[in-house]
Amino acid sequence: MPKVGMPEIRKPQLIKAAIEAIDELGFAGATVSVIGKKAGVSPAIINHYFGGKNGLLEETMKSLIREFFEILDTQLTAERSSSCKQQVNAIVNTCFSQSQTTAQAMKAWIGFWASAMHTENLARLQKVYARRLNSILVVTLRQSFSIEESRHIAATLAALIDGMWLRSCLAGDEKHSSESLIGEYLDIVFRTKD
Amino acid sequence: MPKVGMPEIRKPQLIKAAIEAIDELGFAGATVSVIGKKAGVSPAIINHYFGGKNGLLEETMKSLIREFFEILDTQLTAERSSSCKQQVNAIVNTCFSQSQTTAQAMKAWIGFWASAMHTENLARLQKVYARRLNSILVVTLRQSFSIEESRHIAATLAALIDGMWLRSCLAGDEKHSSESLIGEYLDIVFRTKD
Amino acid sequence: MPKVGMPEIRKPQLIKAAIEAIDELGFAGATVSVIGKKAGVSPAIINHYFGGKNGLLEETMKSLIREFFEILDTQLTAERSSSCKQQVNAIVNTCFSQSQTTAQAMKAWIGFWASAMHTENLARLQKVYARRLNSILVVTLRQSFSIEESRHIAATLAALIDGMWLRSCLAGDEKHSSESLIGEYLDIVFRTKD
Amino acid sequence: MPKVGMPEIRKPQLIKAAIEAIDELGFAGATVSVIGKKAGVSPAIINHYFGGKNGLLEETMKSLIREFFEILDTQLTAERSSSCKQQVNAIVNTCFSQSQTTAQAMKAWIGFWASAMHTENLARLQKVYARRLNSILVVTLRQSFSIEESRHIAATLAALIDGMWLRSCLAGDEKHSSESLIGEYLDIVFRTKD
DNA sequence: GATGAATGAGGATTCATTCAT
DNA sequence: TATGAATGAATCCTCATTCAT
Repeated sequence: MPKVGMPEIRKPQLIKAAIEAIDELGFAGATVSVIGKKAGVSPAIINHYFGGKNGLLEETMKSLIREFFEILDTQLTAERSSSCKQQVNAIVNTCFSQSQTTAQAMKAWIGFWASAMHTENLARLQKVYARRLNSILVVTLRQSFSIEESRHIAATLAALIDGMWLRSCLAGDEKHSSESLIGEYLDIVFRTKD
Repeated sequence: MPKVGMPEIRKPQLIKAAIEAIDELGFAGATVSVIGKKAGVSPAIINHYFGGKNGLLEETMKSLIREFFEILDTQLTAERSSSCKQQVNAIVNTCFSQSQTTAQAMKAWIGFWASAMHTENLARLQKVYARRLNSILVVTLRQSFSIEESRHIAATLAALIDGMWLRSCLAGDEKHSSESLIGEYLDIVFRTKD
Repeated sequence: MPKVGMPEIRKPQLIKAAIEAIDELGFAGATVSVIGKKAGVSPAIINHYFGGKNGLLEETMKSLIREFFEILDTQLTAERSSSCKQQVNAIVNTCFSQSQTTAQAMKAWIGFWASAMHTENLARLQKVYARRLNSILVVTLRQSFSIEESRHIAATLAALIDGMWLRSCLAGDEKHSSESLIGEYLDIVFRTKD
Repeated sequence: MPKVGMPEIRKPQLIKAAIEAIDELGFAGATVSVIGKKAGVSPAIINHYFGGKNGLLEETMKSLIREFFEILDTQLTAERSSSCKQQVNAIVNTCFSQSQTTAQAMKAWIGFWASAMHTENLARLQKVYARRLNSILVVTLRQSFSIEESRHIAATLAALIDGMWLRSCLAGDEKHSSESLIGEYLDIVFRTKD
């Protein structure tokens, strides 16, 4: 009998190492060698578990997206009985929640974005993420806005979130300023409604 | 006997080729070989004129930024006597002006963004761009807003522009929708002011 | 408690898989992984039973040779009371007997030939095969020819058989044409004798 | 201006190195590293000139075939006014002409044979060779035999040549014995005709 | 006996760069 | 100035093998 249960250990371990590598060295620097070293295993094992570097990268992005929506769902559930505005704010806050993991993840995410433009599979994942976030925003906004308004605000919010992420990563901007700026946008949006 | 004036011919030629390559194949695919082929010259010449691939990339980003602000200045000059809101709108429109060149440039720019996070020189250039755009926005907004309001709106607008760019590149979104969404934001910002 | 009699099950199973793999993918493509998959077992087991890939290959070639001579002996025994010419014909026919197994085996054999030139052990096996076939041919021919004639005809026949095999494998030639061509050769050889 | 005329130097140099490598180490042992070392150049240059290892191997086989038929043509031209039998003998002799190059080439050829069974491009080349040799043999034999007889003898001769080659390579057999055995075959074939 | 996990050595190939011309 | 030749470093990947279970 072989060692059992290793995939459940190795796969997340390698995904974590991949995120760290992309965070620290960028997409270009995240070689199988580096990732393997970070995970403390042989680079060859990436092929064993993911069928190649691309497989690992895809799984990594999937993992990032999955985790994002899991946190988002948790937050939204907690705010189920809150006002529409509070719920939207909860979504925004989730995007900028300050865990170390999230900071890393954001940087890695940008790498995936740039890469997604020229990589079929990553582009697909990117679209799934975008649509799902949009859908959640629209549904939430519908409590207070018309369908058309909801769509516009959702699209604007999504762009705002992405843009703030981008600036955070590039400038090392304080994330709380991102949140408060988006907060201001929401303030006037909700105020104007009345 | 060296041909005189060659740098003035070759450099823009190679920069153009680099932008095209990044647009089409992404940062990873933009090898000196590809760029050389696109420019119709030997890849070796990149070292001659730019001291290496990185030199070319830096100059390319500089060129992108320079061109961006040149167009912006022209537009702003043309709108010198317009209202504050019209001027801000002019800035936004410039960002999404529909030339083929701009579409390419946007995509290349995203590549630079991702790369800038791990490349000193590119990061510096990126910051220069960000500060200058911010400064222009703040100055323009000051005609109608307090200094603090101006700063907040400028930061929000910049993030919105970046975010919309990103989504355009990733989703092939219609650029005009980006403009109109930002237009809506400006509408409520200027309306609220009163 | 080890299962008893497993070697007798596993070894032929793996040898069969090796022959199939070489037939389908060539020597280069016959990796332990492929062979293991074909046999429906873990590649690691090859080391267990054969001490390594080379061990399996040697055993496979031995098996091929052993089987060849077993069939040959059977045929010759059946033709014991036939004429010399009929006996030689029986040998030739055995070489081209049309079973699926034989077709595979022939192709695998060619792979071994090429490999044998640079692998001590395989070369040894190859020589054993060549000598034994030669010996059988000479003994058979001696009923009708002088020792020297027998040797020459045997060498010619052996080359003819190998050459026809080769062409069959390469060109997908019809095997019956090989047999009839060798038949024609035998016709004139036996006719000339008189 | 770059160094000029290098392809004409490097290509044959690398082809020669490939033949040597296959001769000495077999197809499996003929890695780009070994070939590069033998040629005294960087392995990377194989891609420069042949677009990859496969490109080199194909060119090598082409070169082997081309050279074979060049020699054959020369020999046949020299024997233009000889008898049919002498011409056929000239063809056979060419196949076994004793130059060092030819000895190497034969061994490499066997490697190509085995490889050709599973490599599209090599198989194509192999077929071209087989057809052309067959055609030459048939044309030559037609001077003395019917079309049908010519075809049969040609096929038999070709198989005989291949088979003898094979045995030579494997057993280090003396090539002159190959020639004399084929000579004996020709003797009886031409004798029987009358 | 049998497995999947894990690895190290080695494979072809790509790439930015240097160099002689 | 401009080139193709040439290279060394580095990339991903494959493979045969070993090992703990």
